[in-house]
Amino acid sequence: MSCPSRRLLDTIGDKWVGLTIAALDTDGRLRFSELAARIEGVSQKLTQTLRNLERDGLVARTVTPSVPVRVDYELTPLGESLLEPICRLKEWAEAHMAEVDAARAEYDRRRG
Amino acid sequence: MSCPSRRLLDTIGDKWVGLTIAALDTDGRLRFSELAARIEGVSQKLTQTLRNLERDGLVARTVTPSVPVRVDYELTPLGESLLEPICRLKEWAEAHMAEVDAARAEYDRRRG
DNA sequence: CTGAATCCACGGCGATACTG
DNA sequence: CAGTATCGCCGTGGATTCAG
Repeated sequence: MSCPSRRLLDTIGDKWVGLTIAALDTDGRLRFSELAARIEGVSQKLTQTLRNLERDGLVARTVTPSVPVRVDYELTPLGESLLEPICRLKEWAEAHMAEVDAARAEYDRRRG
Repeated sequence: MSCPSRRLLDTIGDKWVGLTIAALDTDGRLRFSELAARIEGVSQKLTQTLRNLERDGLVARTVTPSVPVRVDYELTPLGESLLEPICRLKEWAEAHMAEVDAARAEYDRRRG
């Protein structure tokens, strides 16, 4: 398998990837702790999320060797280019998820 | 949480949803066995995938009470409206996943 | 402050066997 | 032909703990 679409969905389907990218899009460059504060409930999974995004070239990691150490994250150009298709998905969700909910309620009403 | 975007990603992030929708988009109305033949390796999970899509109002199920029984599936207008944002995602994947692969290779080369 | 490593529980996936 | 029911496994998410 491993078609490009499937792999992309595996990436952005990750529970925290969407929120992380959205935070970096809204606020630009952010420190680790700033990201953690903006994404409620992310706990320590944020580290792995950022590693994956960094590995995929979507997020850039900058270490400032001060004391204590400071680490910033920001979207790469490749990461920014992903915003547009994701935004389309978000628009569809906000426009149509109410219909999905209605369909679900109707389906569940008929069955059990 | 349960923001619309997250729920949509949970739906289309499902392993077989993308391929199922793509098959129904390409070929229109299809029988269960035709779908199963077009989606390699789907096994019996196709049933659950179709149930979920039907429940969400994205796919319509039509039963023809013949002998043996015949069941057809097709995209609803709501399901068809989802094609456009998904297509954007697919286009991004085909255009940029090679860059992601390159970034991964570079990352893995530097680390271990 | 940042992040690595580990443990655990849950849910999804795939396979198998059986029904109308 | 078109499902339904069930089961073991594995991966993932979450929390906790330890380290630079």
